[in-house]
Amino acid sequence: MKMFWRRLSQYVEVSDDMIEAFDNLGGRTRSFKAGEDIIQAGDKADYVFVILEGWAVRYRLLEDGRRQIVNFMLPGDVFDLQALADLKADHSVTTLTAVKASMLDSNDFLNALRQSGHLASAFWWAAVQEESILREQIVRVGRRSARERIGHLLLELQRRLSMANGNEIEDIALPLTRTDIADALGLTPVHVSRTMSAMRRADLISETRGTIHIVNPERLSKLCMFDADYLHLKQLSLVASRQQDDGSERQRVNTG
Amino acid sequence: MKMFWRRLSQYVEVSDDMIEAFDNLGGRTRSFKAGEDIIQAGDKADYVFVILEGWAVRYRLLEDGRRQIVNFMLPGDVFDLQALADLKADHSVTTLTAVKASMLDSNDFLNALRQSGHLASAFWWAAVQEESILREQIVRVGRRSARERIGHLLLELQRRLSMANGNEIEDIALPLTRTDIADALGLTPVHVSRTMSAMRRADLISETRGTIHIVNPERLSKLCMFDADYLHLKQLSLVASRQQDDGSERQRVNTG
DNA sequence: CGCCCCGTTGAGGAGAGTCAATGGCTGTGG
DNA sequence: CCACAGCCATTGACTCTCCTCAACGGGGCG
Repeated sequence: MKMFWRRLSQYVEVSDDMIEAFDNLGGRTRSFKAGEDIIQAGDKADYVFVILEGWAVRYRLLEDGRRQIVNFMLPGDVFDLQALADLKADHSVTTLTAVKASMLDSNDFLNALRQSGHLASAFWWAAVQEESILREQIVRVGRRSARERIGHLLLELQRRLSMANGNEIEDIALPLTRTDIADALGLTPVHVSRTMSAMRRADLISETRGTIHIVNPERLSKLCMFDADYLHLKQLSLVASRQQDDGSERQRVNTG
Repeated sequence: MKMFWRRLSQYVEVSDDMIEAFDNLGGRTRSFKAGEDIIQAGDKADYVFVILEGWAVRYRLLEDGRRQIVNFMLPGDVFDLQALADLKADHSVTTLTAVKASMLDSNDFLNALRQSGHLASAFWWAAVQEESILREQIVRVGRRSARERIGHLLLELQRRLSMANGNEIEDIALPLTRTDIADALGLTPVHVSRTMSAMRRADLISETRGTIHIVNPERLSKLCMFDADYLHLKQLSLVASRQQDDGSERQRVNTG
């Protein structure tokens, strides 16, 4: 849960009454195995989830089997706020790794929002950021080359993981297969493999046993026209220094 | 404004106190010419907009000039709810036709939401639907062929226009150039032109002076795997009959 | 040990992009 | 009233990115 507050603290002042209001919700923690569905398309959403550990993805399947991963859910991320609108899910959510998530009854959650304006704006913030990430995903898939898509995604994930973590993550322990990356970026696994090989040869990234290192983030950012504005983050440096007393979790917390 | 309530009535019960709460906001109506920017990337958002007439698009430009249209805003649509989170825009909004929009001060708007739970859930609803449309746009651009993208977009626009209109719109007066369609779907104008020509030859659509007719919606839906669930609409028939006493606006109100 | 999943690589193909020319429509000004 | 400019859709020829099909090999695990 720490990650969640750490992430929100990027955007809003995290006050004690906020944490208290949230704790009073008494959400129960649930564990999912890797590859387990958290939400299936057609389900009626009754809960709001906060990811505590692990990675999950939201995806949609077409009738003929094509899959599109819509976005990635990392530790500290919240979904489905749309449960509050009392709708059936139009997509599925599944885990990539083992996941621990906090499940909050959507009615209790709504009440908590009503009682704490701060809490409400924190979650509003989270929703706005999520939407912004979706928009960027559209640009990525619609108007970027394969290499740009991959580089851009890696940079986004690195930034988001760093934010949740509280300090800069250098090496990304990616729990993704080439097929996952392909389904997120509108490519085929074969082409992802080829393109990433080329990126390795071009010394843009290096990879050892599923852990990716971005050799030169500035160069890759320029090459992929990555501009972190859409994440609406404060400078990590500020946050990191504000929180460096909290040394409980360091590098590579990302795989949960 | 009628369209707006008509659209919301798809999802929530539109009560008198809701309309009153909203009217008390005293938003001022503003007119924009075709091709005028409503919001520019980097602007700080201070207003929530409701489109009354005309079409607008949200788009992002890459440094080298590539443009991606993220979504279309039609009469009855609301944006930027993210103004409430007090952020700078990470994208631009521009008009395709002349547009009339209602501008609501974001602070006043927030207060109104706090005072009327019904109003709040109505707008929550609108936000959830917008996000759902974004997700579908990701699937469209990431995993569909050119023909499927175009057909799917046409079907979505037809449904959304029909909903705002209150009864079924058969002929879509598209105020879009091939370049606009291309920028929305991650294609080039040349290829859009070719593909639409093929669709005309295949008798899927017909087109006369900017007005598109979908020859056989069922066939096109099947071909493009269009499933309107993501729009979370009630059956139009129900709505239409409930509102057919309101005969003030019929066909082709879509271009404003 | 053998199976399965995954990443990689090669060869060939297809869908979409690029460049360029043409022609229609609209608006404007002589 | 006609000439011309500008914008847009279309079409052709050619190119290239990305896809498909297929084979191979390594690592994890029962």
